[in-house]
This record gives sequence, structure tokens and C-alpha cells, in this order.
Amino acid sequence: MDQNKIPQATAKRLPLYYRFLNSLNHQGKKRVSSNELSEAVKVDSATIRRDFSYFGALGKKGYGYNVEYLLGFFRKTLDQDELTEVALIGVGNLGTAFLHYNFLKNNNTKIVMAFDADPEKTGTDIGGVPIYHIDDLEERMGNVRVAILTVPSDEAQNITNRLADYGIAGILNFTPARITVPSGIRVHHIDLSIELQALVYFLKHYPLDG
Amino acid sequence: MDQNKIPQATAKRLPLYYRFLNSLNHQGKKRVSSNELSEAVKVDSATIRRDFSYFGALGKKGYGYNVEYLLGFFRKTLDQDELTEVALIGVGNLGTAFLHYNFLKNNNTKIVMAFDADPEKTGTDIGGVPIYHIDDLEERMGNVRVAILTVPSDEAQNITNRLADYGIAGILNFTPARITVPSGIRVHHIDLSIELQALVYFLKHYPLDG
DNA sequence: ATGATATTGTGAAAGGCATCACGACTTTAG
DNA sequence: CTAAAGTCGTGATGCCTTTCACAATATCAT
Ligand SMILES: NC(=O)c1ccc[n+]([C@@H]2O[C@H](COP(=O)([O-])OP(=O)(O)OC[C@H]3O[C@@H](n4cnc5c(N)ncnc54)[C@H](O)[C@@H]3O)[C@@H](O)[C@H]2O)c1
Ligand SMILES: NC(=O)c1ccc[n+]([C@@H]2O[C@H](COP(=O)([O-])OP(=O)(O)OC[C@H]3O[C@@H](n4cnc5c(N)ncnc54)[C@H](O)[C@@H]3O)[C@@H](O)[C@H]2O)c1
Repeated sequence: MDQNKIPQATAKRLPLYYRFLNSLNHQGKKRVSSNELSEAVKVDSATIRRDFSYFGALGKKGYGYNVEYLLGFFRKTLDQDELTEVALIGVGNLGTAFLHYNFLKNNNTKIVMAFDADPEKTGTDIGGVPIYHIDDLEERMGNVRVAILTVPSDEAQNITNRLADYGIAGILNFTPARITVPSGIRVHHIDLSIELQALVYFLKHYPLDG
Repeated sequence: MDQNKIPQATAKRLPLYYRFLNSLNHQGKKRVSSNELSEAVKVDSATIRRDFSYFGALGKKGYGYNVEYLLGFFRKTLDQDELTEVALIGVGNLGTAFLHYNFLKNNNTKIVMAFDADPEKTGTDIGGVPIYHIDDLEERMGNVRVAILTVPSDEAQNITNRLADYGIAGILNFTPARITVPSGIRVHHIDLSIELQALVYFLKHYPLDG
């Protein structure tokens, strides 16, 4: 994999850069400097230059970066022309919100199906995304290799095991459960309760702008 | 502030430890080792011991940690007996989900009021949390110093300015907008689109278990 | 053309964090 | 009481990331 040398921290910032470049492009802006970018995305300009430099010399000294060129470059790098299909498991409060949003605006990702255990929900659709019964998971998944997990936390490991058996590649886990997966499956945790508690903790213990 | 020496990475894990210790305590478990903790929360055991060591010697060699003692310690450290009131701005897809959930389960935080610009939503309540009109923000906020921001991204800076003028201390920002605040205000970004894109990027470019 | 100005790309330094590895100490079993 | 097993706390190490700071290079105005 040729991009293996790119630091993970850099990789996480790429979609952010892409989004802002896109917006600049729509505004008809032709050039941009690392300093302008820095103010907009709140990342130190040296970090931005370093990030870009992993991909080679994308800018011109004394000029900055050509928006269109940079955008095209990132489009390829981020596979923006390739659509990744995603399944959502658990159409509750959070799952419903995600289905309505569906990450279409600036993304190469799309939720194409959802699952729930509640017969009141299955058989319907939200924003065009069909909701199937969880019993039909294996039968319906097709080629989908990425899942968003928004089930109650006691169900999380259960569902995870089924996803793992099915051959899932990545899970975005919104439940507080710290799920166990066979190696080779990537899990990203987004634990919203912890995010809120961490904010509160930092407010109390790391005052001012530390 | 006496806990200023605690690394931020450690601070972010504290709520996770607390939650699991709480659950152990409910199960009646009296002792726990860094290795058991490690398996449950998926953090290296050395990291756990190091994290705990910032607070002094909390364990006993050859024995492990006393669950009740540790829990009591973290309860104080995390101010679990103190309730932090939070306001939510923007009762849409995401905001509604948060209001239903309300972070009550294991938390010292509570959403006590919400704001929206849509007259259809104001005047009602969700899960007991009243929804006020955004025009009444300053009038209603009272002592609330933490806000969750779930408005459309074009409104984000606007609302942020008002919150800043009012004297907000911290903002949990779910909009993709990179908001600007006066120094002294803490903003945590949770950019769900980016999280999903990052997962997909890692799947494609950082294969297997790297 | 030329000098003033702008901005990149990057070596080097610093910071922050995770992990190893082991001595010290406690418990447990016999 | 003694030996074996278990576990912590932490010095040392190395990795990853950010940031500084500046030479190199390009643009721009005249
Ligand atoms: N809503 C929030 O704001 C919020 C915040 C933080 C964390 N979370 C976490 O996100 C997860 C979902 O939260 P929520 O508020 O949407 O919960 P919810 O109860 O509203 O939704 C859960 C959904 O999962 C479905 N479900 C239950 N068992 C299932 C199974 N075996 N297979 C498929 N579907 C099943 C339920 O029918 C329900 O529709 C929970 O783990 C929660 O702790 C939610
Ligand atoms: N829903 C998701 O899954 C999701 C995912 C990623 C990011 N986001 C981001 O989260 C934010 C909210 O998303 P959503 O799907 O809930 O949007 P939404 O449109 O459903 O909700 C926005 C709410 O804000 C209200 N609002 C508009 N202007 C306001 C103002 N000036 N003051 C107060 N309230 C105002 C609207 O009336 C609406 O109720 C957006 O910025 C979106 O980009 C949402």
C-alpha cells in the first residue's frame, strides 16, 4: 500500500482539508496559502505544510497552493470518486438521525441499508434507506463491508460477532461497549458520553487556553 | 489547578475507567488487576498503571486495585457528585437524539434546556427538557456554561458568537464548521462525517491490523 | 530587470505518549 | 516459615507528532 508512510494523524486531517478546498473551489478561489488554510481549519500552518509534503511538493514557493490542483489531488487520494457502501445497525434515536443525514453532502460514503430488531421499524425506510430485520443481516448485506453500530450496548458484542463472521472490514461503534473483534477488523469508537464528560473535565481542570 | 500535570490522553480515558469500575462494583467485584481492566477497556495494561500512577499509588503490589477504593477516588477526581448543566442548541435530527438520550446513565452531566429557531419546536419539550426559542438564549441560559451545538453549519459561527458573548465556557461542536472563539473558551469538535471518512480511508490504506 | 515580498518544504528540536521490562512488594499455598 | 506466583509502580526507551525557523524559490510592482 503506497500510502503507508502517511502518519495517521495526517490521514485524519485529510477529509477536513478536502472539504474546505472544495468549498474554496466553489467560491471560485484559485490559490490558497497554508496560512489561510490554517485559519479556516484551525490547524497550525506548519502542520498543514508538513501534511501536504507527505504527498510530494504540491505547492509553489512564494505563491501557495493551486486550489483546483490540490483538490483534484486529494480527490484521488481520498478515493472521492469511489462510493463506499455502509450498513447501519440499530435504528433508534441515533440511528434515525444518521439515516436522515446519511453523510451524503461531502462524502464518498452512503448508508445503503439499515437493520433493527423491532418489527415496527422493519419493512419501512428512512430517507430511501430500507430497514431490514436483524435476522436477515447475512442475507441482505451483500458487498457491504462497513457498519455503523447504534444498538443498545448489551447487544453490541452480539451483533459484532455476527458482523465479524460475515466478513465485515470496519465498524464505527457508537455504543459504550468496548467490543472485541478478530484481528484484521478495524473498529473506531465514538463514545459520546465520554466526549461530553471529557469536555467537562477539561473545563474544570485545565483552565483558560491550556 | 493541581491536576495540571495529568496528560490529556490520560484525562480522556478517566471516564472510561470510571464507567467500567462502576459496573464491576455493581457486580460485587472487590478487586481488579490492570490486566483485567485492560481486556475490558482495550487499553494496554502498562498504560492503565501509568494513568493511575499520576494520582499516586492506588494499588497494591501482588494484589491489584481495590474496586471500591478506586471508584471512590475517581468519583471525586471526576466530580461525579457535581452535576454540570448543559444546553443544547439545534433540535434537529441529531439534537433530538441527544435529548432523548440525555447522557444521564453514567454521567455527571445533564441537558437542562434546548433552543431552536423553528416555532414548531419551541414551547414543547423532549424527555422533560424544555425547548426555547433561540431569540431567548441570553434570557434563559442562567448559569449554564456548556453547550452542545447541533445547528446547521452556516449558523454555527453565529450562535457561537452569542454563546461567547454570554460567557460560555465550553462547546461540544457537532457541526462541520470550524468555529472561532475568543481565547479561554474550550471547543471540542466531533465531526461525524470525518470520522466515517477516516474509517474508510484507513480501511483502504492501512490494511490488516496496522 | 531588480528588489521587495510572499510562501513553501524541511532539517532539527521539542513534546507527548505508549510500551517494555524489571525490582519491589504482597499474597497465597503448602 | 518459605517458596512460588502475582501485580504494581516506574526508569528507560522509542515512536509519533507538532512546532520552530530558515534557505530556497516564486511572485509582484515598478
Ligand atoms: N442517543 C444518543 O444520544 C446516544 C449518546 C451516546 C451513546 N449512545 C449509544 O448509542 C447506542 C444507541 O443509542 P440510541 O439512543 O439510539 O438507542 P435506542 O434504544 O433509541 O436505539 C437502539 C435501537 O436498536 C434496536 N435494537 C435493539 N436490539 C437490536 C438488535 N439485536 N439488532 C438490531 N437492532 C436492535 C432497537 O430496536 C432500537 O431501535 C446505545 O448504545 C447508546 O448507549 C446514544
Ligand atoms: N444528523 C447527523 O447524523 C449529522 C451527522 C454529521 C454532522 N451533522 C451536523 O450536525 C448539525 C445538525 O445536523 P442535523 O441533521 O440535526 O440538522 P437538522 O437540520 O435536522 O437540525 C438543525 C436544527 O437547528 C435548527 N436551527 C436552525 N437555525 C437555528 C438557529 N439559528 N438557532 C437555533 N436553531 C437553529 C433547525 O430548526 C433544526 O431543528 C449539522 O451541522 C450537521 O452538519 C449531523
